[in-house]
Amino acid sequence: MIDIRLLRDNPDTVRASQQARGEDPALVDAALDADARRRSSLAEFESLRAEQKALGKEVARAVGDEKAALLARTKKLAGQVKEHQAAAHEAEAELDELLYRIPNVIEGAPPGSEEDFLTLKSVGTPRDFAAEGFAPRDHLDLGEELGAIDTARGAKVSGSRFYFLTGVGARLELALLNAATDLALAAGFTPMITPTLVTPETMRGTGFLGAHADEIYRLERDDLYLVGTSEVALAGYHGDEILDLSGGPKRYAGWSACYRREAGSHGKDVRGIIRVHQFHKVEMFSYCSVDDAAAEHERMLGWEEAMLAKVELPYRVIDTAAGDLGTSAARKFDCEAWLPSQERFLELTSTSNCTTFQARRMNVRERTEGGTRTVATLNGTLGTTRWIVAILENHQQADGSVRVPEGLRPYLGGLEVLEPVR
RNA sequence: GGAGACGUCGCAUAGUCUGGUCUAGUGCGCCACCCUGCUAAGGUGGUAACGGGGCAACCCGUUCGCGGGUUCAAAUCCCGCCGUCUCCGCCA
Repeated sequence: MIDIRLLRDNPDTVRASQQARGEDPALVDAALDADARRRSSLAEFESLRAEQKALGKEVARAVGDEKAALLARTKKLAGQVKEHQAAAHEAEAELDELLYRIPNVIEGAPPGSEEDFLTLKSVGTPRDFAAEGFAPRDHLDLGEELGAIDTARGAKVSGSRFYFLTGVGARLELALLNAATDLALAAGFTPMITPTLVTPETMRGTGFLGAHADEIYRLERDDLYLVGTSEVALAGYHGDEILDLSGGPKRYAGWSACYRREAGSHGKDVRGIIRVHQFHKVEMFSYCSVDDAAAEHERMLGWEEAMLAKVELPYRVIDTAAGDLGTSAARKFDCEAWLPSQERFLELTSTSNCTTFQARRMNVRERTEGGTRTVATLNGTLGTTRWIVAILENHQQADGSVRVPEGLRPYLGGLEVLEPVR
């Protein structure tokens, strides 16, 4: 939820943000209007209520005829109070409804839609397989030969977009996620294993139930949602709390299964494990002061790049365009690794600065000298199952074996090469 | 799944039976000042959040798990929900 004060004081900023995202700027004026109505009806209710309370005290003291007369007055007043209270309630609900539909105000993101991103930098050089004398194979080919990935049985057991990681594939994922956790630990994050089923309130608070609600699995019988990322649980972790951030940001590294319906992606990335319904992820999450948020965002990007360096992948960093931002994000950087089999970049990490948007919904504040204020939240990817795709493809060798990047070897018992099993 | 107990301003607790003096008391913690020659003790005062109004001092309202209801008036009475704990049952 955006700050109502920003809306009042700088409506143009919010209108411009809506415009850049390709959203409706008229929402801003509707919200301003609802806010004015809310305030005036609230003022009416409150003055009536004050009168009622004052009279109530007199009633308690009065006796006999005097009391009867007072009761007659207050009885009438009670009806009016109730009416105005209902009106104030309604005006507030209207405002809330409008405010919930306004996504976060962008902060530095380039305007436009998905293809309007800016490339901030490119790191590493994709291998020249032609020069090496062989055509790169895709991750599923490689994975099947290594006995690492089994999508056929995944489909048999659970349907399309499910898979088994088997043998060395399972070990590779554990190695990757353990390496990510260790990196987070070294950076001062507290490792967390989080719930993957959350209440509607938690899901709504993180901004995932808006435009992209289709993406989310819901358990009707229990009124719970399956999370698409541990960000959801970690954003709810300090809900309704007032934090002490005087010692710097509170940083958590969540390890969880993630679930996505992939409702709008029919026919896209259908082969292999690029786009699946269930995967694992280590996610960074940070609660920090608003003033520190942009710097924290850069730091998160830095840790992501450190992780990419560990697995020796060529990648580029993009500044996501406003129209491609999530509801909660004010700015988002993605790291995309090169995918030799498709000769394109594939998103491996994504870090968002949600400024105070999520925290306002979840009611997370910090204590400052001047009182309390809403904190900023940020999140970023440190490792996912999808990374296996890029690792297999980029480190494949002519004979179908795959070189293990040095940063992962300690997590695989020193294993240097994954060998085909058939 | 069944039964019971509980949910109060950072923590602990009083208040609920018997609705109004609760503007929610007290202790601990914390902050400021005072006293005191010393890593102590004591004294005084202060110490929730949110919203609205005001240049401001300040004023008003809301919040006693959440949501309804009864009433002139609800922490207190009634209903529903959520959560915690204990016991029982069932399952892993």
